[in-house]
Amino acid sequence: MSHVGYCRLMAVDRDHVLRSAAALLTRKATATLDEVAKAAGISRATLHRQFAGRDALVRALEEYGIQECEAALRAARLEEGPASDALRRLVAEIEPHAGLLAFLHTENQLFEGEDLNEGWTRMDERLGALFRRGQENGEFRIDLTPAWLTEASYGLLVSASWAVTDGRMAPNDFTRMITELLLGGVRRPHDAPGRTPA
Amino acid sequence: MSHVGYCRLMAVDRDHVLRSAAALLTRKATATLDEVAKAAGISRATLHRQFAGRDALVRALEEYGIQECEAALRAARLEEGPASDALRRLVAEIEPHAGLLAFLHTENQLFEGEDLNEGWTRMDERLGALFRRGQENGEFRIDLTPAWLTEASYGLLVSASWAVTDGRMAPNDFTRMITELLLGGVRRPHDAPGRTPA
DNA sequence: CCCACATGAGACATTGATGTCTCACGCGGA
DNA sequence: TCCGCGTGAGACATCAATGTCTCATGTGGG
Repeated sequence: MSHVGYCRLMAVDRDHVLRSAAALLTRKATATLDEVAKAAGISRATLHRQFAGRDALVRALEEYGIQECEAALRAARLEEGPASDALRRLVAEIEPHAGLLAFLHTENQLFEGEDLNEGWTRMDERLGALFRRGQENGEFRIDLTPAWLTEASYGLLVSASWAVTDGRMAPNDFTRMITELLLGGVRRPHDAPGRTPA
Repeated sequence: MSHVGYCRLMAVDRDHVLRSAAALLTRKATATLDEVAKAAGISRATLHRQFAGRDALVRALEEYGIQECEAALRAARLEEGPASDALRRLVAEIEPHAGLLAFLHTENQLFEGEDLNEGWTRMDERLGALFRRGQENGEFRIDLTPAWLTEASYGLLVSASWAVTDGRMAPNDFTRMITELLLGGVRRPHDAPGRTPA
């Protein structure tokens, strides 16, 4: 059945195109469709065959990104175990999709009046719930609101993602840098010696 | 002397226009010049009289933002006193210009091959030096690179700026939320009770 | 070998943003 | 009151991006 092969091929290309587009559009939101196509290694014609237009492309980007991120959230099992560990799992799971997340987080407000994708709200709630759990747990301090911690997590994820793509950070450091900063902060612990990980 | 009054008026309007433009363009980089003008409360004609075109506007935005941020850095006196306090001063000083910073930080890579403004590099170095100082000081932990801490600071500044403009965070919380998270992290200190500030 | 089909390259027409005008209005000072 | 001047509104011309074609090519399967 050639149809199956056809669909598989499309899906693979689609992923690649979307990720390339996200990487480019995050930094240059005014990029031409020619540029987007070239960045993905395809022609504008093919790009246009997969996505009706710029708007459709951005929509697909949004949907795809949310889908991937929600899958990552699910895989991280945020409700299980210590909140700190859950946070670590979360960052690790999201890492492969950080580029998508960066695009969505910065250009999200592109559609003004429209309802911002409910999947986004779901993600916010999941993250907020994690931080709240950690606070009620006693693991996390309570003087930082879950909403801010959620927002801050996005910010750090995005910053780290850019730092990696720009070569200012080693890809291996991604998860550690984010989680260590987020969990422990930059201040050196006075009384807990040898905290620095291997 | 009408000329003086003229210049002053222009300068004031210019500030306002630039800040409005930054606030809009950060979230919707594809916004029309009509939209930019409307957001600033002026007509497209007047906008065009002040800035030759979109490109000129973005350039001016860049220059203005860097200028303001560097002034903030200077005012924060990063070399004086404990690095933690310097960091607090820095965030407090930058707060009024967080919108500008958000724009610059997200759309900076707009000019590809071109030399990204050297003022930007200067800011990076200043911030990096602060973190390095804190590390050599013993105040800060050494397992997070100054480059990452710099990038992370930008990310938190931007996230907080957006959270405030979107109404998800009280403006008063801006400095405290950022500095507390950056310095202390989200994890609750085990052995230092009563750390929560008033 | 032949065919189906996705792709790349390109030629248009169209749309929308932009750059450049002109002109009338309102406000301030002389 | 009259004038200078900045402004807003709008009318274009221009140009770049986009949407829509066609056609040649290459490849993979039958």
